[in-house]
Amino acid sequence: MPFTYEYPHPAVATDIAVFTLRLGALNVLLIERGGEPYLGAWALPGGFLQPDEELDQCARRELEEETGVDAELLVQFGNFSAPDRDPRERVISVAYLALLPSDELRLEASTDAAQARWFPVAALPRLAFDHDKILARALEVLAGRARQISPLFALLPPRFTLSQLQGAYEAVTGEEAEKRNFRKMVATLGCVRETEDFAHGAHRPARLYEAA
Amino acid sequence: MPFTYEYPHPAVATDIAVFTLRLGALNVLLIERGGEPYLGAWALPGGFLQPDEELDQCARRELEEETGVDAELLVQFGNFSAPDRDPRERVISVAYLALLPSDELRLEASTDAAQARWFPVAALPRLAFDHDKILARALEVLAGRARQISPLFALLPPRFTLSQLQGAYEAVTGEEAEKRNFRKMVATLGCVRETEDFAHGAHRPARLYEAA
DNA sequence: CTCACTTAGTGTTAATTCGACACTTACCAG
DNA sequence: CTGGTAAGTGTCGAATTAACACTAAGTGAG
Repeated sequence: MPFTYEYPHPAVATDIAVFTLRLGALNVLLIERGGEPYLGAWALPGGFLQPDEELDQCARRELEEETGVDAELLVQFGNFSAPDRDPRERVISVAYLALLPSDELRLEASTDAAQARWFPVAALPRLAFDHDKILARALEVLAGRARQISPLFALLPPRFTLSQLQGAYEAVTGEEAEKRNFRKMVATLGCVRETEDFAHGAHRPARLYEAA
Repeated sequence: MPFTYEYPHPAVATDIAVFTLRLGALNVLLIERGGEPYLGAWALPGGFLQPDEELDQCARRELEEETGVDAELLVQFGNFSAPDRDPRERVISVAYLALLPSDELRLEASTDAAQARWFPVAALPRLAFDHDKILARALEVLAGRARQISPLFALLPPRFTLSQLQGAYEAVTGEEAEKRNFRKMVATLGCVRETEDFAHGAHRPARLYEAA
């Protein structure tokens, strides 16, 4: 292999699958493309790597630019490198997973996206590029990580009830959990600390917890 | 974000941490660099992505070119993107994990490497670039995957004894396993099939197994 | 030839974990 | 004050895990 690299460099970009909970269901943030190719199609937010920034920074920056929020959990989970995945030029995409609390839903209009919208993962539109593959993989990774509970905190407000936590768990993994066993598991993991406060709703107030 | 990408593209390369077992210990394949930078230092094999090839192909090709072998397990496990990790120009490195059976040790001299050698992971030399970080991460990932047993087959010949399998497990995870419980686990997983043949050594012959 | 050595191979038991189950508590609303 | 609804808790059987010791079979030395 020659020492100098005589081949053209591909572009490198990050794509971010941003999830949140809305009405108890897992939603993903998509933007409507404002330019060719795939004009008008929905796509994951993301963008190109800039000089002197790391991939993690790029993902965080793009997410901030396109949605106005700073994600708590931002995890690299794979590369997508099919030579023809972008018709313009070769683009290597580094895929990230991000989670937002359900109440941080300020969607800022971004300059090159016609609009940004949440979609329930159970009812997705057709996606641009290979973003359907990226999203499918993101869901797998997310479900796997959710089993450690703590990643779910990023989907909830700073203080939350155990029922909320369980709801997040079920929405992400797609599996129902048994209430008492779920609480036992959380207690064993020791990842939450109980507070002195309660959430007052329509019925018996529920104790609020916070990340331990 | 503008639609056209006006920033310079980084180079994209794969680096491969190739592991094997030698004398029961986990070894990693390193090459001695034959050019600047890091002339004479040891480094992970790897090389640049070519046009029209996917990252997975690139890793497999580079490994074949530099070691003459085709790896059974080749897993992407992360990206390394520090802007100054290569002094020549910006290089995004996609890191791979590969496993070789211990008897496939034909190390071919590669054109740009002065030599290639196995090193026990317990006694590594100083490494070029950020390859120490890449290798540390590879070891973590490998230990995690080894718990499912089947990835270990790539470290063993096509037919192996259960003691060999246990030895591979212990070398990779760094934990000792209890013989009977280990065999019970393997049986429960159902990932091996027993053959009619035996390995004859200095003592009682051991039944040979193969991947199920 | 046989005996000592070494690795292969097997079963049982106690401890722990996991999963399923039903009832009481507390607040709100009418 | 009462009915409804979600919060919260304890027990028991099943399944899994971890710890334990001995027998089997071949080699090599004497």
